[in-house]
Order: sequence, then C-alpha cells, then structure tokens
Amino acid sequence: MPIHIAIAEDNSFALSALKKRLGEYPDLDIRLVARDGKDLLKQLARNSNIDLVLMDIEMPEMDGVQATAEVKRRYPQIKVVILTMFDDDELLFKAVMAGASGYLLKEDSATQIHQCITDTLAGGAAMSPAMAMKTLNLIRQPISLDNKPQDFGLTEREITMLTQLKNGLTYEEIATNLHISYHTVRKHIENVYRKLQVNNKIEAVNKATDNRIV
Amino acid sequence: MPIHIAIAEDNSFALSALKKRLGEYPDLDIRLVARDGKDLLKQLARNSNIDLVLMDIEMPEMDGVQATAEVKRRYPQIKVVILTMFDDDELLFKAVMAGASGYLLKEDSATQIHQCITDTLAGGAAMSPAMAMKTLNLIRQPISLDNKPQDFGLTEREITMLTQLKNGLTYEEIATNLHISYHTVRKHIENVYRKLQVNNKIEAVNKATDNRIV
DNA sequence: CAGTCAGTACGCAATTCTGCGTATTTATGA
DNA sequence: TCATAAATACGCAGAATTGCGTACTGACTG
Repeated sequence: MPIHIAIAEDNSFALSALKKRLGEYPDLDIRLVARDGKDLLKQLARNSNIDLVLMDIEMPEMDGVQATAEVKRRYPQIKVVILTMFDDDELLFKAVMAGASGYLLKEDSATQIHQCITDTLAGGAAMSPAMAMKTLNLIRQPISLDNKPQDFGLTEREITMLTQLKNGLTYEEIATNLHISYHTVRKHIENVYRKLQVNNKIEAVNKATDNRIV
Repeated sequence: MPIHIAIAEDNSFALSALKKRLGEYPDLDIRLVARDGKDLLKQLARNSNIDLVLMDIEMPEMDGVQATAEVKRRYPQIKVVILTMFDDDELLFKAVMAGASGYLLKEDSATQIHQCITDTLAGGAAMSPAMAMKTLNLIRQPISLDNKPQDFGLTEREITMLTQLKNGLTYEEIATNLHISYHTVRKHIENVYRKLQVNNKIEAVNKATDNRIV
C-alpha cells in the first residue's frame, strides 16, 4: 500500500521541485497539496486518509507551527514533517513541541527525503545532529523561561573552570585535569569571581547555573 | 590538528576491526586504547588530551554508562560516543543521560563512524530515528525517568545545614544565623558529609539537590 | 534504668580557598 | 605597530574548610 502524503507549501517553485523528487519513489503517493495552513486543514477535513504531511514552516494565513499543532490535535495519527530552508533551531523546536516528528531541509536529496518519511512512519524521528544535541540538553536540564540569562563576559576557559567547580573538584584536581598549574586555575577562578561578583565556589556555581552558563 | 581519540573496548576482535576502519582517516588519531572503564580512567588521568572517547557499553570492571558519567564529571570537554551492537534504547538512553553525545553501531561503516565523530565534535549529537523519537517524547511529556530519591537518614538539623550551604554561606555565617556555635555547625556538616559520602560543600549540595533533600 | 540518638560544644592539624600583588607569552585588532 | 585581551605562572598572607578526636545534655525507648 502506498504512503499517502500531503504537502503544505506556498512557494510554487519549491513545491514542484519537491514533487519531482518524491515522484522518483512509486511508494509515495501525493494525495493533497495545500498553499497554507488554513488550506491544509480545509482539505484534510474532506480527505483525512493521509499518513504524513510535509509542512513548510513559513506560510501565509497559518504558519507551520500553528498548523502542526492543529493537525495533531484533530488527527493525531497523521505524522508531520517540517520543511525548512535552514537550520533554525528555535522555530524547529517549537514545531517539534507542537507535535512534528522531524524535519527536512528543502535542499535534501530525494534519498534523504524518502528515508526521512519511512523513518518517521516507522515511529522514529528525523533530526540533524545540531537539533539532536539541543534536544538532549533540554532533557538533561529542563528550561525555565523565567529570567533571561545575563552575560558576564566570561571566557571559554573561565567557563571550563565553572564546569569543573560544579563537579566538586578542588583547584589541584582541576589543574591536573587541564594540564595547567594550580596557580593558573586560581587566577582564572579569581577572575570568574570578580566577573560574577561572588566570593566563593558555591555562589559562583549557583550564579552560573541560574544564568545557564554551565 | 588531528582529532585525538580514545577507545574503550574489551573485545579484541571488535577493537581491531574498529581500528582498521578508523585508520582510513588520517585526521583521526587513536591516542589511547583501554580494555574497560577503570582502565580508561586510569589512562585518561595520565593523558587527558583527548577529544572524544569511543566507549563500548558492555565492559567488565566498569560498564560504559558508569564510565561515561565519570569521564564527563572529570573531563567535561571530552565527548563520549557509545559503541553498541544493537539498538538497545533503554541502555543507550541511560548512557546519553550520563553525558554521552551519541552512539555508533559496531557494524557502522567507516564513513558513518567518521561522520558521527565530526558531527559530535562540532557540538551535535548522533542518534538513530528511534532514539530521536524517544527523546522528543520525553520532552513533550516529561516522564521524569529520574532515579528515586535516596534516603540518607539526615536529621532535621542536618538538612538545615544543607540549605544554608546551598546559599553559599560560610560556617561562621551559618552559626550566627542559627544562634549556635561555629563548632556545632562544623560537626553537623561533618555528619552530613559522612552520611552523603562526600568530602566538600559542593558535592554535598549537589547530592542533596539530586535527591530532593533541599 | 541503661542505651541510643540528636543536638550542642571545643581543640588540633592539615588541607583548601581567597584576595591581591606581579609577570610573560600569544593572539587579535585598531 | 602599539594596545588589549586571554591564558599562563608564581608568592604571600589570611581565611575557610575538613577530618578526627572528645564530651555533655536532654529526650526517647526498650
């Protein structure tokens, strides 16, 4: 049985390019094409026998994120894959939260597109390494959107020190780990304290954590 | 500059197969080979100038999950990629939580391995569609896979100490706050350290926080 | 009533941390 | 090319922390 696909894409050029690549695979059947989120929902209402939607994220009337949320609300069994031009982490993340199962870059090859579709229908998710990392970090350290992190102008090395401090290491241990002298570790941490305006390890680690520096 | 790689793998057959595939790429420099987690840590202590560890998940002495956690604790800058024979979601997920950046199947091709390593060092994560989906679901509905808090038998007073420590106070300040002597504060904290099995403030606060004591 | 536990208190010795100097090298940018 | 920033390194002095003793009191418990 072929896979029933819907496409929501307002750019006719991108749309025909996409249709051409999908046409290479006889197991993919494009059942429905919409030019924006509203249009997609209207058409789905008449024909919801769709397995997967390829959804442009930038559309007039109703954008990809809203449309994804609505599609998943009404037809939870339909998978949504986001189509995007670039690797816009913020927007993609919103879409994933809205229920998208993954995404494709518009310049991806026919093979990649096909792979992504089959992976998705098999219950998996498709994402780039960068998105995957972002996702893992979110699990390890759930976001709290309350206060926006301050920038204290810490250098890379100084942040390394904070990471080590957070793990409860002594100056001596940090020095050994990083192959630098005890004195250098101290100087870095001294600078961190000044920049964060604190006077001991715990306050430094707390402030760094609160501001998502570590 | 070549990428400095460490391998932890107890099976000598798998090891040589892996080395052979890595050998195709001149930018990969295998600096260190260990036969289990303990061995790895010992060798890293002498040579932590390593960018990435390829870590077998099944090893004697110290398994891949524990070893990953320990490597990331001591050397946060080192990336860890898990080597596994199959797609064991549960175990891999634990490893990722322990700090692993992704994983490789042992039968992956040289190209896939190289790609995974470069993706990882570029700050991304490598994971299969199945794992990616699992991860997304965890974010959408936090099942909080976290370990059930342990009971360390702390007294009320000892928990008070931890609260004060968490705020970055010195023993002297705590004593003043609670109207007890400096010596008493010290004794309480000493007892806390023994019960939590830690040796300094930061580790105590971390452990207390992880176990929702404070 | 004897034993245990929590909380209090003190001392000694060793280790670790913190503040404030100075100074060199390397890289980057005006 | 001169200035600046980042990373490195060292010393001194004082403050804080940690480990390991001891010891007393009150409350609760078998």
